[in-house]
Amino acid sequence: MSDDDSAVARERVIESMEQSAEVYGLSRSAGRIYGVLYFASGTLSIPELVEETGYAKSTVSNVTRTLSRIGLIHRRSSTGGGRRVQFEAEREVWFILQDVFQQYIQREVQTTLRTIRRAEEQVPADAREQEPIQNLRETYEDLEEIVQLASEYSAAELREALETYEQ
Amino acid sequence: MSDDDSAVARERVIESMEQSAEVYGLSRSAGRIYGVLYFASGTLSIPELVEETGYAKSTVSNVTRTLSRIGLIHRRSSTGGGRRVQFEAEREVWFILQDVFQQYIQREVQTTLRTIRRAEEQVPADAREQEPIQNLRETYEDLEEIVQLASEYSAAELREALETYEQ
DNA sequence: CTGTTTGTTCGGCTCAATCCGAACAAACCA
DNA sequence: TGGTTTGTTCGGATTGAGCCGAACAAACAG
Repeated sequence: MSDDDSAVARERVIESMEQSAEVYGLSRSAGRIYGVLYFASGTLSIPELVEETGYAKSTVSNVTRTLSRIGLIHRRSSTGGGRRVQFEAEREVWFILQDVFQQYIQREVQTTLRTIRRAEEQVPADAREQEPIQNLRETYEDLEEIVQLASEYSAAELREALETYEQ
Repeated sequence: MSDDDSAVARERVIESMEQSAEVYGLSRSAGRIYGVLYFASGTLSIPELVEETGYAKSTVSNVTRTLSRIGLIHRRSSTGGGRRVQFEAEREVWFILQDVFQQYIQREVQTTLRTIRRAEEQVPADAREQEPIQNLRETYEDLEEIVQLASEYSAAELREALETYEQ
């Protein structure tokens, strides 16, 4: 087993992360930068990330800011040692997914639910349109609860909950 | 309660659907066309959708094809009555979400998992890189199972499973 | 068979996102 | 202090997605 093989394998996983990034509405560069940080033994600075990824300094600067804001990476402002800003990947993928649930999906579900409820109040009870909206509301109420609970469990707990549920 | 109010309320819900469409990686036009079909009493043809949405015929043609492929709307090829192709919205939102789970998320999780496992085989057991990958694999294995089970339950069942789970 | 209605495909326009390089700002070093 | 390294911000080039109108194809009506 050569270092080459190992490097190729790592590259494949990073490419997979690039793809996943797109699914989450991020750019491919964000996926790569996260991936490089994920496999880095310690923390990396912006010049090091430029070296590793081949992206321009400005790109790395912008992307790291975005990733930090979302919580995919952490800014280790080790102002003690040097001026360099150090970045570290959040390696607990489940934490990231929980954040996505809380920040995006839950928000999306809640705002939609608000709109639906408001619409339901405005539409008279005898209107034809009432029925589909009512149906929509009920599904979203279930969704709200599901997302809420799912974001509180760990991956293993969630799996357990679904596996042990019967009828 | 005037018809205007009712129309406004419906418009708000459709706008909300436009926004949701973006979250699912679809265009706003897809959200609107789905919304119009959702509130339509029966089925609508392409010329009718052009009239209702204001989009060009070509846009409606392309978007309806996409939405049909994904399963958000159904092609009622009522070749019996006339030549017109009729479209109907899939109003069971949970069915749609299950499809998204099955077709996209599950696929995404599985391909990632395959890549991770292949990488794990290539990296020797004593390598430093082994540990983070192993962690990643375990989370994704949980994810695979979660997505699989979640896509089999109804919204109410899923909610019930999470609510009744203890420890 | 001719004209009309419906639906798809094609090329082009517009706009937004991504990324780059250059300019700038700030901190460190000698 | 002057020079170097690091980080951010800005304007611009490139690319892709979304949408349109026109051309084309196909089915129906008279």
